Amino acid sequence: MNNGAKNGVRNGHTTIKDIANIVGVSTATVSLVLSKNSRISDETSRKVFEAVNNNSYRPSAAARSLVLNKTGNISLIVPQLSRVFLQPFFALSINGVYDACIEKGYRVQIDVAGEEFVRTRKYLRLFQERVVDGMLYIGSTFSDTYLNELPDEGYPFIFSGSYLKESKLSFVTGDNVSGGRMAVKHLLSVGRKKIAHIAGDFKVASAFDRFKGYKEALEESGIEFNPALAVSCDFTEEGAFIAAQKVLAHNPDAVFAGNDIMAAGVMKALKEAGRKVPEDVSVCGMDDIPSAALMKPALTTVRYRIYEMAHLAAKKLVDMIEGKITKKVGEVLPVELVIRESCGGKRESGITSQWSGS
Amino acid sequence: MNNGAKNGVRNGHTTIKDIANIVGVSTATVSLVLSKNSRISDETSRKVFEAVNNNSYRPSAAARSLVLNKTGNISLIVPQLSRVFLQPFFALSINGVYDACIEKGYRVQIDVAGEEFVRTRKYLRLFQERVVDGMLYIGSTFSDTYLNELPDEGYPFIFSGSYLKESKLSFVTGDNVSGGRMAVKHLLSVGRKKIAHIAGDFKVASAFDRFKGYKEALEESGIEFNPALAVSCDFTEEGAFIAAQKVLAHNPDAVFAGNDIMAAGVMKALKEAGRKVPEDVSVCGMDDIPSAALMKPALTTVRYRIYEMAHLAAKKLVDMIEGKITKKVGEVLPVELVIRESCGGKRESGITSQWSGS
DNA sequence: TTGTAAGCGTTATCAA
DNA sequence: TTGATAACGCTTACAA
Repeated sequence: MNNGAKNGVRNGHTTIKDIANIVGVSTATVSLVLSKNSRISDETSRKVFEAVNNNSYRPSAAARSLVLNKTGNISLIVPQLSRVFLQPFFALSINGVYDACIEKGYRVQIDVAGEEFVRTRKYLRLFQERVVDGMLYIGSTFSDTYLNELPDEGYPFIFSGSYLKESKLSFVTGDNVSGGRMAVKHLLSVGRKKIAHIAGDFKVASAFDRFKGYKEALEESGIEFNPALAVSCDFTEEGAFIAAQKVLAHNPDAVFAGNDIMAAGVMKALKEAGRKVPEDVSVCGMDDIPSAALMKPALTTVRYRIYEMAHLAAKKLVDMIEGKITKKVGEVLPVELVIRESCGGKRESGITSQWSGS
Repeated sequence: MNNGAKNGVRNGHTTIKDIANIVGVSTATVSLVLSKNSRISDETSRKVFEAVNNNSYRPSAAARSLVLNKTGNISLIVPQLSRVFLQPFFALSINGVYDACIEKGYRVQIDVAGEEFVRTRKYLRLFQERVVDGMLYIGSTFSDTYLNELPDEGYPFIFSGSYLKESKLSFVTGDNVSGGRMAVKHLLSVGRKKIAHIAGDFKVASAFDRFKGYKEALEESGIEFNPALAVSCDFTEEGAFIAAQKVLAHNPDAVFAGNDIMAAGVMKALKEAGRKVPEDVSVCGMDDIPSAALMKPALTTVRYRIYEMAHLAAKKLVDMIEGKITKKVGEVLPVELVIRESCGGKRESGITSQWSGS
């Protein structure tokens, strides 16, 4: 092999020309055989395959990408947070995206939505340079409005687990508003009256909507919203720990945490303050991450289907790339209450975790 | 734009030809200007840049990849484990690899070393199809011998955190043998005599070497190795929990766990058996993952620089790709004992976690 | 059933 | 300082 080009620079790879020469046919024939779709004689096909195998020929990705105008790459965008990959939400999302993409024959590369991403308009460049066929963003905030710059056509884009207000950009997310409501209603149902909320950053859709659900549920139940009982912090256990300490001064008998990690922080603060969960104070989380079932007490929470969400978003993205979808997708997956120990009251039997058993 | 090609199929992207036409120069000139390296008149340069900006021209990645014979992509290979991304070892490794690659201007795509990977020889194909410039494998096992098929030249490859026995493949890892010894010596130093070991899968280099260190240290201290005190299981908390229960029947006064996650399982088993840590039994982990410092009691462990390891491995890989390194790299990063509460005895002051403060 | 040749969008060599 | 042009490796009309 490597004798095909007249006098070009050889780089050690067998090319389609090499195969054509070996078999004694044209490159068109080889290409046709390899793409199966056609009417080349069995005899020729056989010979081509033989040569391909003997010389372990593989078509150059760049060459096909160039002519087909398609890369097979998808950019998975994550926010610039230290140790993003350690966070269950992102880890689960990545798993979901990855599984779906592989299934559909796409590669996934990870890009970080940091300062450089915005300043250099990488979100545009990745498309313009034809590095990727589509983009999937997990963990976006309402501040990412620059994304609206993306042209409507030819730039397949989707959010997983979030969305942008008043935007034509597609998304798949979970029903955060209902989730907030479910949590509050449940807390009410176990006899709680003074329900606090430790919310995440309101720039993040989930925090914003969960808070909204919290307020709505209170309102519907005829309970006046007390601003002193609702505080916003970052999405960490430590942040929630500190925020919870502030709120505890107002003696709530229940806390709805912005997510499960934060619920852990809340429970820690409660423990330190000498309040028993769930005897003195009920705690409800949201997400139902793997560790929720392992907490002491086991966390009652609202299940947010992170993996499924990401998986679905990726599938939708592929459909957009392949032209099977042309309009904006906006899917909202249902959430569900998972009753364990941290709120007291009745307990469902059986269900322990959506993650158990694998 | 889009008026450059005579009659080709237009795909909506501005090409170098478009720019050349607009400015009234040749494509060679445009290319030269864009690659800065040359002597094009300021006037021409200015005009070219103007046209480039006005038309938001970006060179096609596929086209340059084709002619430059270089992709700028690196494959990050992870084992096929359910929820790999949720495991601290992988999460931290990915972070390290990612940070290093970005810094060097490479993209990273994630590939899974599953059945298909091996059967279809994807590890070879990714190179042959010129999809990636190099590969970095985290979490390999001794069974991955098929990788030895990779040709010595032109297929930059490196392991992070593991290695292959009797192989020419490069690696960066931590000093697991010393780590095992350190753990045992420390346990001995706090007065323990009967030290058990809950090991990970011996097909994995770290488990194999940590066990080796454990045995060596016992031997050196004149303590006979007791097979009943050493059991191997998978790398999970649950696995270690069950394994620990078996070992507890032999009444050890200390346990060296194969990693921190497993140490958590061991402590759980101990707690359930009514044994106090560290009063009755000392527990030492290894890795020093973020949660180690948060465990109750805080885990004494051997720090394994997972992030640094991956970061260094990625940098070495890039050097291999760029021809700055031609021989096998085999780096072994030192480990260090981090004394907290779970072994009892003296405590260092100050150090709490390698992860604190960010 | 197969071959010819144009075209994908760059870079780089060699002249001018 | 610039321009023609070959080359990178493949796909795909269009002919034969």
